[in-house]
Amino acid sequence: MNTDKHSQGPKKEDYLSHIAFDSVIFGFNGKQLKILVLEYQNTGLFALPGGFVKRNESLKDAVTKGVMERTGIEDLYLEQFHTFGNLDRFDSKAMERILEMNGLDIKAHEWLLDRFISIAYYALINFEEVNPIPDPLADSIEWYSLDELPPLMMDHEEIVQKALETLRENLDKKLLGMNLLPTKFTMKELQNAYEKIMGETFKRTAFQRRMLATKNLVRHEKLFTGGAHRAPYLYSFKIK
Amino acid sequence: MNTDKHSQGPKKEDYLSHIAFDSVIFGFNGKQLKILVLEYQNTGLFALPGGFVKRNESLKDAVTKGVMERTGIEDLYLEQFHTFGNLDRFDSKAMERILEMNGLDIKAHEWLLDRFISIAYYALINFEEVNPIPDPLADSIEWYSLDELPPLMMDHEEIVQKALETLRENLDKKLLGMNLLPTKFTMKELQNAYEKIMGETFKRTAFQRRMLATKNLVRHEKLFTGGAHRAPYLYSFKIK
DNA sequence: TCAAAAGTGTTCCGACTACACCCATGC
DNA sequence: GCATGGGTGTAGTCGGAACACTTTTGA
Repeated sequence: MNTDKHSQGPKKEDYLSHIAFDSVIFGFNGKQLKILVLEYQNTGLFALPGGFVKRNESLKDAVTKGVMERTGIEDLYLEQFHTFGNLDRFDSKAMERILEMNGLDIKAHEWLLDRFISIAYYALINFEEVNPIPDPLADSIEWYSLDELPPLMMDHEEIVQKALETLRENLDKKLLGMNLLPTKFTMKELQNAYEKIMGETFKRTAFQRRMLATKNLVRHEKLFTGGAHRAPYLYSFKIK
Repeated sequence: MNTDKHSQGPKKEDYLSHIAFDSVIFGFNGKQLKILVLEYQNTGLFALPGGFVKRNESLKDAVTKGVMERTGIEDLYLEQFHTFGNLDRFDSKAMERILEMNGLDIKAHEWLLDRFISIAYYALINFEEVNPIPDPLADSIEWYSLDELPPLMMDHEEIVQKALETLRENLDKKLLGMNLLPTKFTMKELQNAYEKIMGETFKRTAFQRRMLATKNLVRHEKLFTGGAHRAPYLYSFKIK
């Protein structure tokens, strides 16, 4: 949640009431697909990084700023994928607990206990460039593998699921790999990323051909890994 | 906009502030793809059918109810496709005008002049089953062909555009034709609908084979049209 | 019997797969 | 040289497109 100071939570009058956003921030460390999850101090509550929309800022700006503050990354791939508006998607008890544990006055932040509709975005970032920055509210933020997620509060697990579905549908269409990998990468690294995202394995040769057939890759110099084998080429995505 | 009585607009305390929905309701009359557009009385303002979300109802229920009230159709295909949250997407002057022309007190409905974030849905309905029902605010509601739309207020043209894009992407994937056509239809009718939606023409034989290859069609008796040619089969979609 | 439109058989081409083989590299 | 893993040639398979042909209908 956005806050200005440690002892002072977001002010009702600065924000659009009932509207929140949540972000599923994907990173790939070369082996596993991970997302950023934050833990509210002393509550055992895990949640997706989220925030609210200021009255004088666009939805997209609000989310961009929110994700930027957690990752330090300026130009990130950000895509809206769904808006969650069920009746059961707020938990005032949990929110009260979070406020309490951060020494915030519940009366002054009562608007946070009300119902929220949340617009969800996913972001793809280069794992290596990031040093996750915890919230001013002093909660921690950590990378979690998708198959080792802690139990998330409210409907956040459903949000992650839907983010993953959308990411899979868009993977080919939108050249998404480019945002998860370093600018230059080997075919094997690309295949790894694809396999982890899709949750299936591909044949090496078929994958290579499929990727090259898209005409979206540029081949660069060879990479001498020190391995006892032929050196692989490095590739990068063509900027279209 | 949802209202309870003619002389009494929506009450602030019943609804979630800053949150609206808009619906792009597609229908196919056998020749053209059309959408429902309403005109606010004496204002020359055209808009998509929309509404607000009650505090104690889910987003989806709110939209379902809203579309149902305009079309009378209970089981409709409804899909959320995007949430619009730009800063420039409200026009208090226009809203004032609408309130005024409907004899509503502006002070009492001031909350409607504020900024709204709108969750947009599209619906697919069988043209024949519908008798569009105008708003209690006494605006008219009409079918318009997509290529003959009047200028729409605010960002509603952008919303229509995005709805159409999403519909095109989902057309094959989700068997959408079934919601726009009568339960039984000829291959030619199906092809017509596809062509109008996609904005391109298909070869007759290729289209027929492609459709039959999906295994989603059931063939029924022949239809004797009275035309001087072989009678076409009727088809319906398999319910999966 | 003829024109119009629906349905189908056949051929062709291109994309993708599998599998094999060849190449480069460090030990 | 040899094990390891990357790159590519080739043959087979599948699906879709094109086109022509056949079938059915009313005039």
